[in-house]
Amino acid sequence: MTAAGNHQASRPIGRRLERAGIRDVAAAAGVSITTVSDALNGKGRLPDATRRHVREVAERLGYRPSAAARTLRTGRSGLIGLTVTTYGEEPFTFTEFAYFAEMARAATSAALARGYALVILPASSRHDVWSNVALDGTVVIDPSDHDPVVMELVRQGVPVVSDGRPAGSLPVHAWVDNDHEEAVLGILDHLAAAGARRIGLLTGTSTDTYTRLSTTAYLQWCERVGQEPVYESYPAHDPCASAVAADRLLARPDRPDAVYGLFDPNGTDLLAAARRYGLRVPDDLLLVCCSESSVYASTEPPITTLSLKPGKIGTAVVQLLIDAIEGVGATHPVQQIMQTDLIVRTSSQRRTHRTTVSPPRSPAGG
Amino acid sequence: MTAAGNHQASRPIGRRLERAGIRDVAAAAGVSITTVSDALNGKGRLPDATRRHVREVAERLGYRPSAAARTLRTGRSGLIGLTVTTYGEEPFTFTEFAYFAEMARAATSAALARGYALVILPASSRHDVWSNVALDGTVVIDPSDHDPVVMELVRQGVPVVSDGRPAGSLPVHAWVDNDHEEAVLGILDHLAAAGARRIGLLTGTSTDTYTRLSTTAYLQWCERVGQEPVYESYPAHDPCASAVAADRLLARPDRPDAVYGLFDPNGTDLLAAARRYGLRVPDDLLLVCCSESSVYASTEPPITTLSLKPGKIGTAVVQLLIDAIEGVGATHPVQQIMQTDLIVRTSSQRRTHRTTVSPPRSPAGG
DNA sequence: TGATCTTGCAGAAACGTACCGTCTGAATGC
DNA sequence: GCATTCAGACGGTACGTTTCTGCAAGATCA
Repeated sequence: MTAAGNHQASRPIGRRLERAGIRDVAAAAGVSITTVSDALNGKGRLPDATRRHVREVAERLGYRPSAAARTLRTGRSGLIGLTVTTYGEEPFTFTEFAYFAEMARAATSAALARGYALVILPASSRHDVWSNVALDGTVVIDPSDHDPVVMELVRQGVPVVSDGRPAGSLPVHAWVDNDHEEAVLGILDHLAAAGARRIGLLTGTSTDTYTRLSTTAYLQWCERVGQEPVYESYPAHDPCASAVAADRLLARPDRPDAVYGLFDPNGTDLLAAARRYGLRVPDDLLLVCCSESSVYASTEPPITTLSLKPGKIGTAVVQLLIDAIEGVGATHPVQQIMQTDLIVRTSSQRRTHRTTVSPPRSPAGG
Repeated sequence: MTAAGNHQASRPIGRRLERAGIRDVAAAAGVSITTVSDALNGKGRLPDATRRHVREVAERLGYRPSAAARTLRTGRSGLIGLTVTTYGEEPFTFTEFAYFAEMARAATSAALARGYALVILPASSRHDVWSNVALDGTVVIDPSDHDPVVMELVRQGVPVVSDGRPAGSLPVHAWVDNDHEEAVLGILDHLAAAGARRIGLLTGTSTDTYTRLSTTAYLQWCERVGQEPVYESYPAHDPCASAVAADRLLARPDRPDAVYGLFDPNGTDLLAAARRYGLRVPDDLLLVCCSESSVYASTEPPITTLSLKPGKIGTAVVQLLIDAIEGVGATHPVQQIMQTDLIVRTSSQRRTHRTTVSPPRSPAGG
């Protein structure tokens, strides 16, 4: 009670000792608030002299516009959310680490280049955090069917773009994804061309779109070429389970002579398992895994990897989102398919020299 | 004057078709704005019945408080920045990838648990982005001496906590770091105990604190034990340079019989280089590198790594920052040293069995 | 019964900005 | 000399909250 009274009484001076407001700048420059606002934001009709003068005074006073006030007034915060799926309280899994890191890096860059900043918000966050931050739009990674967070955002009119084809009929404004089926078929063909007779798959037990599409493509391929499917599933979010599953796959009586692993750690784990069973790579076992990690360039032998190009996806997703925010883009959903990249290394190189490759005709001469 | 009149006259209906505001809730619930605010925020003196009623009406109208307005009023945004150093336009380097990803993950988690969200803001961002987001505080990773961003933040009264001992006398509120010197000395002793005669170092050319302290510690150790230093430096932010430097180190006439690599990719690159020179690990060459990557558990052979525990650091940094924001902590700078973790694997295990280790006396019995 | 406390709620003042609409004086056109 | 135009600047309001303060009406007490 007295506190407030004292407060007011003891402040006959300026309204703030702390920071200079736009009012202070206006007073110091001898112009109106409007003029200051216009001068600093490059709007209105002002002679350069005035503009310069105001800017100089603002600089001298160390004036920084209040982001909160601006956001309130304009309805734009300059923030976009990056929503990651969570497993057991922890944001993004170990498996998705390299993918996510690269994707986030690219997204951050792209957002920044257009004047936006990125906020990381796990999908399972406490609701109060979500509603406590003013988002101009959100990127959602791999949204699950009827994702409540996405539904709520859309209801509020916040643009949403997803990385990964949205399951069901989630009302996102746009999405970007790889053509996972084509990628898997390409790899299987590549392995078959390298001499594989029985190709195995290391896959996950979860039902996200990536896992589902990839597995289905594998099964289809098997059916087409008349091979019995050989695969092991494991909970991809468990960092230890990969090694166990890799071991199990190579321990089977119908052991495959080539394996494609859907997740990042599968490469090293398969390699370790192969070693335990005395299998040489690529002589006894061809290996490919989906990974963004560069370590596979230096393993013994180097392992062929499929890159999903998370950097390109992150950039594309942010561009689409900002277009939607700024009303540039189309009015109905946009989908964009990104190329994957198969980096062929020793682990999947043709080992049977049955087909005579003429040695003189090396790569490209030059 | 007429404008205002027209304005008011031509809007006899609601003020907004879009979102329900606190006013709408108040009207619908038949109470005042104050009561709504108090009811939803658990403040004031209200009977439970009123509170429930208001909450129910708010829910029914799909009311979401405006984060911007709340921020403007309270001066709290619930946002904390995570500033990363940049190299050539790109946020954080390849080298720091695993470290940063883990640190960011932990920081995100910790922030969230206390009701804050994290904004990623590269240090070299355009200034307008920085001033466009209202931050309650900022975490700075490895701030350079007299970092302009940090100086500006401090000037504005925004709490700053740094990961990594701040260079010079940067006025941060707190910092967290490993004891890099001790870590390096520990590793060198470990290698020496494993029979190393000449230990080499793979280090960086940049002048950040980590590199500097580690290198100095190495040189000191060499002087103490009377070994001639054997090291190669390379620009750590260049993803390709590591391999070249590793090769150079092992190509030297005074080739070391043990190497410690300060950066993440050094392990695989040293391994590859060793292979090229026909050196067996650990028989001919002992290897340790600083890395957060789990791939070193599955290389051939598995490589001993030093973990800086980025997760713990991320958590600690955020805790300190939020304490500072909420005025919980001490008034003067706090520093906190985090333990590092040496994960001993085959690559640095004693290879000469000159010292007879009694096999029965295994680790700790049980 | 009158004085004092407590409860339950409402009014209204900020918070700091952006922008719409308006005003002024000078230059221009006839 | 008067009407017209326009550059240059400004007043005022709204954005949607939180919170300080005030005020009735009932409860408690001497």
